[in-house]
Amino acid sequence: MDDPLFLASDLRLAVHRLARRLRVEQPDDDLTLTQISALATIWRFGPLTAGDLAQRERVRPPSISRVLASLEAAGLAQRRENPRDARQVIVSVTPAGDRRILEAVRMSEAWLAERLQMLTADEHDVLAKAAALMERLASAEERSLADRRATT
Amino acid sequence: MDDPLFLASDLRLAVHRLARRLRVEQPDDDLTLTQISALATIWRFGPLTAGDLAQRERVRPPSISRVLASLEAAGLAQRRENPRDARQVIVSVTPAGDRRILEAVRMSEAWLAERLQMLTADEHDVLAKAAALMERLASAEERSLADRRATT
DNA sequence: TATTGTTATACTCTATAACTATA
DNA sequence: TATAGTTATAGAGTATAACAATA
Repeated sequence: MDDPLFLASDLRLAVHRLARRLRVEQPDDDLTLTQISALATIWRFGPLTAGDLAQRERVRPPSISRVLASLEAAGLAQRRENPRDARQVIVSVTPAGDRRILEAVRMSEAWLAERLQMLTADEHDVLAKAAALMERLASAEERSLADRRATT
Repeated sequence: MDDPLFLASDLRLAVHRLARRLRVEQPDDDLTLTQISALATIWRFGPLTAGDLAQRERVRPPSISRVLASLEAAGLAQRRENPRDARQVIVSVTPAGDRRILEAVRMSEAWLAERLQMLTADEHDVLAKAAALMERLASAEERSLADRRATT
């Protein structure tokens, strides 16, 4: 039952399928999950450099550039040059982004929130704990990465 | 803490990020998560029609056609015409697919299985329960779908 | 030279629309 | 006409490679 091999298999498929479903259930007029994820990270940890954001989101710099361009076009985030190192870009949430983020997140969560109401309080508790564990798994460092970029 | 709105937000981001990470950590020489998901469903529920497979995987028919074409090219699944209704395609796992599926799944799960070893037995238990709940959420029916196709 | 970020390009996964074959 | 599946096409999200600017 808690054989790590079967668990890995079950968890992997469940995550894949729920992620696929969540993408489909996005409201058309709102931000995509990728944009919300980045915006939430800027909101929580910003201002931060584009590179730091890419690391926190665990995507490559070009991917972050794309997302940032869309968030900037939507007026929700802004990029400024770092006066102390002109190579860097400092990313922050705009006042409009700050005003809208909670609502945007709530709206985009509507489908899932409704389905969660079908579950019991105990099941909510399991999912809350699991969400924290999945974040840890998603962020887990590994040898190969540590080798590639020595983050001290 | 178990406010469904915050839970939805946390769960959604966690699933999105772990799914992204899992995709990156796929071994190059193996099947993709999408292929494995489909193959596992054929293995478990097949033989079944292409349409049934699409419904179980919760994707549209063209998406299944693509995945089936790749699985067939890899010799792991096969499509046969249904003698009783020549419009339908019956999908099944080939002997080669049957021989290889468990190993393919295990290989592709290697990264996650290794990271799960960092967790406690209690945490494994939480994830196992959460995986079942996430499958339920991913498969949850809704009004609009029920309207579109009256599945009795 | 090394680092930071962007642009150019390509690939995967998914969808909708249009089409073919069959019922 | 309606249904099952495929092909054509498009869009999102991500990557690697090449580039420009700065340290």
